[in-house]
Parts: sequence; structure tokens; C-alpha cells
Amino acid sequence: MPLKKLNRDEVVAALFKVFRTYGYDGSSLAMISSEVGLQKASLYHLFPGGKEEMATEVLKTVIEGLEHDLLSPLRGPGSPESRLRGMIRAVSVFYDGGRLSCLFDTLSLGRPDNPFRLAIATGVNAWIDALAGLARETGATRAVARQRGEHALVTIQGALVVARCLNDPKAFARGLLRLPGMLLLGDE
Amino acid sequence: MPLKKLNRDEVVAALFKVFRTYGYDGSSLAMISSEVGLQKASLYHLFPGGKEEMATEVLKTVIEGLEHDLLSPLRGPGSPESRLRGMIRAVSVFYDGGRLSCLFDTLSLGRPDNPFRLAIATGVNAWIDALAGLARETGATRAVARQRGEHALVTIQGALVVARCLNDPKAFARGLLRLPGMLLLGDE
DNA sequence: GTCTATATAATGATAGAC
DNA sequence: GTCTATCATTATATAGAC
Repeated sequence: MPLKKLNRDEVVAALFKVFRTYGYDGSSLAMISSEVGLQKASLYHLFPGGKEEMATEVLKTVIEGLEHDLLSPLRGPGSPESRLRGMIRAVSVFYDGGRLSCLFDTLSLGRPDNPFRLAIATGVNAWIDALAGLARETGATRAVARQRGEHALVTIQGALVVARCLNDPKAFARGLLRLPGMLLLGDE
Repeated sequence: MPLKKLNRDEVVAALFKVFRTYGYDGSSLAMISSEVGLQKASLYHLFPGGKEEMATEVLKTVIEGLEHDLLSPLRGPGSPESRLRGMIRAVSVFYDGGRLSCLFDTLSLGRPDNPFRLAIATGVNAWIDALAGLARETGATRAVARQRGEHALVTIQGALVVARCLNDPKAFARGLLRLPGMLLLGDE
């Protein structure tokens, strides 16, 4: 008898949790099978391309979620302040207050031509653009706004890494506190 | 006949290159053997504890190098400006202008109780402290200086991740440009 | 659609010659 | 101190029953 009945979204969510924590090479099919709650053969039924297809689909889903949950609200409507507050709140939830790693970080390891780098670059670029749009509304030139957007994402990613290295999620929260000044006031 | 004659430092340097690029699980002994230029059995002669001992020794060596090449000069002598400039130059070399990843990032993947996390936390903490010392000299309180030091390291680490994700080392260089304002002027 | 069982390749690690 | 050859284990992936 089947152990569970899972729809594809639930499986992808479980895969996401594994890949963002252990990276691609660190995630074995045995561990994936255990975390997802499906036997390996069942995973291959869902993803004939194997582990690489699993990671590719997780990445695609995460980028769609990023666009829908973070970037789209960031573009409006509402005041720049409230939209940024909304993104910060969503980011905090997305990374469980700094306890979870970024899939872009963990899947970008290895050779520059690894199978995930292109999609990751597209996602990161869209994120920076959306943040830059916010800075642009405060009167920054296009070039300065792009720099501020980049620095905002640098702060998010760096705060995640430092929080993980220190085993201190609060370092992530402190990083998020700097974003409004960075994007809305034009502070360095 | 032996293929090469390598001293331990050269072997550790080659191991460092592999682990910082592929992470722990992504670095197979076959790849390590090829990159180092020694057969697996020879590696086990040098590191009886196997792959974990290799990574542990690399981490230890990197932290010593961090202390010697970056943190010690950061503490003086010289003006705060020149000392910071020196660290930024050394950091740029250390990460090959943003083309190489940070070992702290790649070895901190996985469970919070992985064998490298404690040493990594110690190293990261020392780095933040040294940066905070610089901020302290500009008149910041102890607490504010620590926050600025943390933000400086967040910027370094985040810029490395973003540069890797975008496949654009210049993003790392742009991050480094923000450090002086952050630490010496007290800008956000 | 999920399972058990298995095939095949790669992995970390050892034994022992030189 | 490095090598060739091999081990036991784990890895990814498949076959086929239900």
C-alpha cells in the first residue's frame, strides 16, 4: 500500500527544504526520499530526469515564488516605505528569520557552468531590478538606483551567510534593518 | 616512481581551492586527487582521518592566514584609512577579485552541528571584531562599532555570493568600495 | 502512482608493493 | 612517501509487481 498521497507541490516544497540546506551534492536521494516521504522509484516517476530535474524544478518554482511573493508587491501599489516593509516581512518568513539558507547560494556552488547558474543569475538580476525600482522612486538616477538595489541584495545574502556561520539568526534580522536606509534614504 | 614531490603546504593550498569551490560534499576524493596531483592512498598517508581531516586542516590553515594576512594588519600600525585599504587589497587578492568563493560559506552548508561550524563561527567572529576595532577608532561606541563591523563582513560575504550568482566579479569589487564609508564615516 | 528489489557506477577508505 | 589494486559502502538510476 502507498505510504502517502502527495501532490507535486508538496513534493517540490520538501525538495526545496533539502536542497537549500544541503546543496546539490550534499542532498542524496536516500535523504531526499526520507524527507519527502516517497521511495526513490516514486521520485523518478515524478522526475524522470532524476536529481538534476528535481533541483531544476525546485529552482523554477522558487523563482516564480520570488516573483509573485516578493518582487510583484515591491512594484506597487502603496508607498515605497510600505512596499519595502512588505518585502522585508516576506523575506524574513522566506528564510525563517535567518535559520534557512538561500537556494541561490547553495545551488550556485561549483563550476560557473553548472546547470543552475543561468536561472540563478536571472532570478538574482530580477530581484536587484525590483529593489532598484524602489530606489529610483526616491529620486536616484538609474545607475545609482541599480547600485543601491545591488547593495540591498548583497546585504540580504551576506546577512544570511553570516547568520549561518555564526549560528545566530539575529545577524540576519540586523541586516534587514539596514535596508530602508539603504534604499529609501540613499545612505551608504 | 612518484609522480610529484609535494610539501604539506602545497597540498593544503590545492585542497583549499577544491573545497572553497565545490564545498565538502561536492569535493570527491577522485577530484581532489586529480587537483592535488597525488593518488588517494597518498592523501590518506598525509591525512589519516580522510576527507574530514583534509577539510579540517584547510579550515585551520585558512583561519591562521586570515588572522595573519588580514586581521593583524587591520589592528595597526598606520592610520585607520591605510589599514582598511590594506585589508581591502588583501581581501580582493584572497578572493581573486570575486572569482573565488569563501570557504566559510561553502563549508557551513548542512546541519548546524556539522564538524566545521564551530571553527567557522570563531573565524567569522574574529573578523567582525577586527573590523569593529577600526570603527571604534572613529569614535563609535562599542555596540555601534560591532554593528558596523558586522555589516562590513555581511557586505563582503554578500558581494561574493551575488558575484558568483551573477557570474560577475565586478559585483564583488563594488561591494568592497562601500567598506570605507561603512567603517570610517559611519554611513548606513 | 507507489512500492520492493536490483542493477550499475561512484564514493570514501585500505592493503601492501616499491 | 607514493604508488597500484582492491575493499565495502553508498550513490544514482531502473525493472517490474501491485
